[in-house]
Amino acid sequence: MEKAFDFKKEEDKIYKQWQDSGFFNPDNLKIPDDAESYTIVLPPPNVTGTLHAGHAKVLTIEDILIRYHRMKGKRALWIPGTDHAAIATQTKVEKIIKQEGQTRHSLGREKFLGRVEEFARSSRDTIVKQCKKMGASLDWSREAYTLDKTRNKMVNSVFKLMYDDGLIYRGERVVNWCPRCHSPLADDEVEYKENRSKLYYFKYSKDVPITIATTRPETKLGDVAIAVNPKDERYKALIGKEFDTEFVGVKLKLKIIADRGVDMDFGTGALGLTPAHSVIDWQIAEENDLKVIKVINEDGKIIEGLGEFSGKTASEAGEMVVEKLRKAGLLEKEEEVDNNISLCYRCDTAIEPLPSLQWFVDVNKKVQRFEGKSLKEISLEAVKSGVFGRDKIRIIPNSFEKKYFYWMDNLRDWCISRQIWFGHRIPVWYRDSQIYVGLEDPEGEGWTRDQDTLDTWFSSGMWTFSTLVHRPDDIKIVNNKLVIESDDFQRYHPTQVLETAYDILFFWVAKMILMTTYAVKDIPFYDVYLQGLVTDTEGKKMSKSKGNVIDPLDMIEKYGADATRLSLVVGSTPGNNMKLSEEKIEGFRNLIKKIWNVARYIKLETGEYDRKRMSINEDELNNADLWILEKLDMLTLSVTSDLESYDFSNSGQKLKDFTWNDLADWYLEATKFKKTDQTKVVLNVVLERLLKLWHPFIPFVTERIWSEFNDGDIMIENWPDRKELSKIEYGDKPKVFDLTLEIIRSIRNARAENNIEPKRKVEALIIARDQSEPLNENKVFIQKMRTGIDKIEIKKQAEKPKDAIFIPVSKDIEIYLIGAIDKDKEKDRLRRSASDLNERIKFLENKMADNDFVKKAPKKIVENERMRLNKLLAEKSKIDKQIKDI
RNA sequence: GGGCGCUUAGCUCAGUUGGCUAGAGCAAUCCGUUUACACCGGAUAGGUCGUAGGUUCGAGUCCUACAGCGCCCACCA
Repeated sequence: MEKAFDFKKEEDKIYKQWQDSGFFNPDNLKIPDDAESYTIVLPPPNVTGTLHAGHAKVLTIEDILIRYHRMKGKRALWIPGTDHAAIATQTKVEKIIKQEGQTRHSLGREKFLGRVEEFARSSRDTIVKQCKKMGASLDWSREAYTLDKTRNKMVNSVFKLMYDDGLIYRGERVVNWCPRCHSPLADDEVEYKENRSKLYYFKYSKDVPITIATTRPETKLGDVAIAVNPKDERYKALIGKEFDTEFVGVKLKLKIIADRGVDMDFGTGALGLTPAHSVIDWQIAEENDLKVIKVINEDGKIIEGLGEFSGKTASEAGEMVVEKLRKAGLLEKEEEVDNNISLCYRCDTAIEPLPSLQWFVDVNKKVQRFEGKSLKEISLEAVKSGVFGRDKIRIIPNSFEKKYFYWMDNLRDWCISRQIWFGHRIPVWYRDSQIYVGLEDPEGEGWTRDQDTLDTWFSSGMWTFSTLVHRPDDIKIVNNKLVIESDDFQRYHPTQVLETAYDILFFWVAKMILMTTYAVKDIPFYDVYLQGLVTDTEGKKMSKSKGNVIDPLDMIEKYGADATRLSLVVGSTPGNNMKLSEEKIEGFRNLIKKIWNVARYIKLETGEYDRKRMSINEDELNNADLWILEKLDMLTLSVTSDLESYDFSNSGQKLKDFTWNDLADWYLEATKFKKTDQTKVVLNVVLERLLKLWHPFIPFVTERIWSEFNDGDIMIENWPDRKELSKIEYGDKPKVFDLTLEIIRSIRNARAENNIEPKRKVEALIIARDQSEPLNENKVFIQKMRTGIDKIEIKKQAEKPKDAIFIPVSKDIEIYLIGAIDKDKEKDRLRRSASDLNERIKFLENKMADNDFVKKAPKKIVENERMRLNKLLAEKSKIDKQIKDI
């Protein structure tokens, strides 16, 4: 075995070996037909670029789950894929072609889409490479893409179903329009930025008695009303009145209306109502049956027919309006106010609210196939109480359930159309006033297809079931029902767990629940595991512009994939952000090195070891052997139960503690001093099991070490089983080794406290009433473990030696160090420990004297405290005696 | 404005249903070792658990208020 694990060379080799074996595909594993299946779909990364630390964490957690369940004998399937991420990808490619002096319009739809696909393909290749670097055991034979033919058929089919059910409708609404992207944005795609802007106070004209305030004077050209609060005494008398007037040369008809939403304290308490260019105004206008006057067009410019304003940009027009008002003496005041401006999350262009014809999913309409419940209600119920006979979907951590409910409750109709080219084109055709929705082109002449595409979440919302279909022909609509003819779908759906970062709970997770319950009448997954974001050491989101990005590929290059994986998983709890630093990864690199060295030591010690011919002989185990085996059994149980409850951090931590502290620092040291025939066997048994337990976390190094000792791949070995644990009867024996460790610690401690020179050899007499026999086994070990003991005697009973340092270990065990005595120091030390004891005794005595405690606390606890007190008192009297003796 | 969460050792975090006068890793200090591993071993020190009340025999854990930090949602005419 080489001196070190050369991860740079080995990792790629090992991944290739796994892939060649075909074991990532459960069809190739020899599993009984009735085996439980365990499915995870990888949240498809956007094909906009490369993977970051957050992706790496997703990959690690899911790989741990998949490898664990595969080893447990389940039919474990993990499906890879990528997301076309419509707007994001299109914007990215537009930026690229801009450098060539092109726009999408100059290229044309077909050519442009070719460029986007080309870009998407190369991004996809990078992403696949990165996944492999991480060691992800994804079944590449089932790789999917949100925009491939099969997924497209699924999208169109579900669209048609929803349309026929009346759940998809076309309507006009004020949307967040990005004049640059030429597309509306969903509410959650809008970003707000703090800003100071001017608030203008003015009157429309001399005829209108109300002063209003606005930050957008140009939109006032489209005002249809003035809204005031019904409680506002200033305007009460005017409510209901109408004014025909001329505002900076444009004719307006203004009605004074009352609306409770109007803030009396802002501005003048009167709101100029512009239905076409404000979401809120649109709603008020609808309630009051008011006209909509459009002023600004899709380019962010003033529309035709408004005289001198036409063709000007909104801000130019704004200035002109203000200037005119000032000249007419209608402008009363200008004021600086803080407000937020809405920006496009992709290009940072200011949003222009515009009325626009869009496609929507109606989330409130009652659906017949759901016994009259709406999409919203079903989605809520799926998490609240369970639907279609399934248990409720579990969200981990469950604090996010509240957020889910809150969000779902407030969900408005979902605008699914996007005015971009890249994406699933809406399967709708128009001819005159006819509309055709279908999977195939309509018959007859003169139909034109809708130019728009669908929101990317419309397709990714179907990801759990759409990925389990492999040919477009397997998707059919029969009797207004979706029929999926796929064995995979029957076998692997619903998926077991959806694991993703919490920031897309609403974008994606909620849409998956909505779309899946509707389309296949089942839940998409049983559990949702939400991980936190990976941030820099200051808790800030990693971003390229801040330069604080830790690139997982760099880390893999530097510290290996295994160390990188551990650093992403240990010390992190679900739903909480995790600060990642290079030092942390370095720490785990050291651990990997430790594991390698443990294996190397075992290999060197045991040499050619025939695992088939040698097995544990319980009678010949010494108490160090039993100790480590018991610890290993406990570890097996707790790692297993931690993994079952998604506690990756704890299980990794426990594995680390066992490997480093118990195995390397104690047991391996012990084997150096007292080898028996069984030592080899125990060493190998421990290593074998430990490697299996480690494997889901650090697949590469465990696979490599495994190959030093065994044939075959560790990745398809069986997970250590409970049955395996019951073979050895431990009884009380393992505690003896704990005692040994305690003795060694006490002696080291005493040497330090008494300032005994390190090189000075002393003799030790250990009086152990009950345990002297078994302890004798560990005599050499105690002597050699840096205790500086020259000669050691372990006796059941003996005269207490004079001039010796006394070390009380427990009730039945006393240690005397002979030949290093310093009476004063020893006395001093004893006094100190006596006073220490005194304090603890006082504390407990007080507690026991407290009537309330004795009466009211549970008996078990009172009993415990009493026993503790007795123990301490016994110890105390022993020490007192010792002090006297000196 | 509405909602949610966080505050424990210098740093990063654990801490189950309240119960053995608070745990780990890193950093610090001291000691040791070069025989699987210096990317090593051993030990030490360091916390009135954000503040103030309350409930309780008992509070890091439950309740209330306050302070600081963060996130989400709505919205700024």
